[in-house]
Amino acid sequence: VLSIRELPRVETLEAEAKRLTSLDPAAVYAFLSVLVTSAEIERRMETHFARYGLSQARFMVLILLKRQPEQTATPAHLADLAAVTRATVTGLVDGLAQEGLVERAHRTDDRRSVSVRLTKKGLALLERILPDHYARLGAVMSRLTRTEKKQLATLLGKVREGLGEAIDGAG
Amino acid sequence: VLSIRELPRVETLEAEAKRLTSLDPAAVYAFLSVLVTSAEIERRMETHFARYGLSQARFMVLILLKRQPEQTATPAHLADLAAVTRATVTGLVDGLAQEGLVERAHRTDDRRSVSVRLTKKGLALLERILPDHYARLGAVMSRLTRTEKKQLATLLGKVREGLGEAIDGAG
DNA sequence: AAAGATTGAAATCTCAATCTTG
DNA sequence: CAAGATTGAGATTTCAATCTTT
Repeated sequence: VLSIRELPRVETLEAEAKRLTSLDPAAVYAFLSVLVTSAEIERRMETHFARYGLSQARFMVLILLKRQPEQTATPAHLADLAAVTRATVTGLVDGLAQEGLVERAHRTDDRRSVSVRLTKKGLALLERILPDHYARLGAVMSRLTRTEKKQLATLLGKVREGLGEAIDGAG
Repeated sequence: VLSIRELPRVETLEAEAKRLTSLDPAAVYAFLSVLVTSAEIERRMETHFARYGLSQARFMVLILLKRQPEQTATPAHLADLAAVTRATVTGLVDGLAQEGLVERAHRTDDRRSVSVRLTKKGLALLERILPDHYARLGAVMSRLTRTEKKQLATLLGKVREGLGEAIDGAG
């Protein structure tokens, strides 16, 4: 969670665009809007989850497990779903297992692999958090009409399409 | 930078909404779109800045300094602009000063306070990075028309307005 | 005592190396 | 030797405590 707190003013961007022809003020403004908004949301979420003794990352593991068949997954699968390394998952599962929210079990078919399963206690914690979580989330989005919510998701989809060809691209 | 890699399918959300009435599928989908998109952008930016020997956070300090009068600011001001603690700024400035990209100077008017100033070397590095940076940023947003870019910024503004009343609110 | 900056300890995430199993 | 998981070292950020100046 690291981003600027305030967006630069449009005039500032337009002034800089006169020197740097590669700068498109509307693009920069929209781009930074995504980062600033997400950072602010994440700050709030971190505070919210802390009330339940969870970090955002630990919550993520629980909710991902909840959606898996038998509420079970391997660390490798979790790492893939959450876009973190396996080493990170190992640490997160360590903490969650210590609190009894998940269980580890060695798989019989391939004993290199491990099963991570959501426990009853873990599920109960999720059931306690989720209604509140979704209600808050809904409140955040409440200034947008149903149509605007769909527009927003569509526009962000186009941004992700653009990611394929830039920032990390050749050069 | 921690978020899921893939958005849940709309059907999954709709199925869960039948059990949890507080869940609005369109709201959740748009909300997660913001987080997923931002996380993916940040991953790319981290890679991009690493080519110049910078982290995203260090780049942020440099660009914030560049926009200040005399390209100078106190750690407290930088912390406020970047939404991090002063302790974090101290660490970032330590690193940047070691590489000669910024300079520290004790202020004469209030000797508790410190001036952090962008050096010629720091400015030169920025001038080298920025054209490339804005070009990549423009490419990311290239799938959106000018109108869509403005729409996106407007919609995200409404999301931030909604943040005032939720997630971190009483409860 | 209050404000600005810094330091040290703890949490979190990644990379590289290691251990176990196939 | 491949693949899955874990461990240890390094980077980054925050909180609480400390130091200096007002």
